[in-house]
Amino acid sequence: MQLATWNINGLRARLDYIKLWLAEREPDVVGFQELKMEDDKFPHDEFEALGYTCVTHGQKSWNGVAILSRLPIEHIESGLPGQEEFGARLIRARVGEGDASVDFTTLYCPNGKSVEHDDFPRKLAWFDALRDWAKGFVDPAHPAILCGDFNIVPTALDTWDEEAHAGSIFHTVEERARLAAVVDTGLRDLFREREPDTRAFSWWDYRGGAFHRKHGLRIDFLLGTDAVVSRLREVEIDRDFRKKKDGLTASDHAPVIATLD
DNA sequence: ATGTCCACTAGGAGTGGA
Repeated sequence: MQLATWNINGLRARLDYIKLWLAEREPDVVGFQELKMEDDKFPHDEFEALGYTCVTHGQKSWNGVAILSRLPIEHIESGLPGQEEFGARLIRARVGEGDASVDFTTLYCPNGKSVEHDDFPRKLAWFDALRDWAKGFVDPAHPAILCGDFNIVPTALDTWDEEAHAGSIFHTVEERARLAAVVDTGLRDLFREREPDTRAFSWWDYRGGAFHRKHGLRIDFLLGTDAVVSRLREVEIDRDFRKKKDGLTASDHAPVIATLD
């Protein structure tokens, strides 16, 4: 069972590129972030033709999340309770069947823009709400995944330049404490379970040749309960799909893929 | 630390967001 998360940076602009990736990687379940599209515009036909059923929580212009699955999927809920006015950022579904099913949530966490911006305290409050929501159902004994673009760099190992960025957006102690509180509800960072010491990134700015200069951040995670970790075979950041393919532009984020037994 | 890309409005570039 292969599960993935990917901030695609606009579904309209990325559809052909996404099809290349689905054909090559053949994941079973994918959480998408940043659809930038309303639900009635979502191209269900395109994904159904490839064997995927989709559930979506979108909006015009910005944000928006979806879950694609070629296993049985049952939509559970959309939207983080009490935080809906901050955009369409959460969708949750049960994927797979019986003992092999997983409670799968994908998230597009607020960016915050800068520590001086009004969005920064709102970002912190959003994470407090996420922790409270996760507490309601996360249980180490039950397979659950929270994945997505968290827009927080957890440690100095997850940024290309901690010295330059410590205290600035994505790199503050306040954000790191909020992310740790979400993890402390009973989750583990699947990439770090397999790669405890590797400096690896999942996002590179489009500007300044950041990808080729290795100026990136690891801000996209698959968080899983103990019941997921016990089935975990491998985790990969699919950085090849941060590159142009057949003249098509990539997202500024790479997919992250976990394989479970 | 900037050499980009996306969507919107509008009917061609400019703006806001990341």
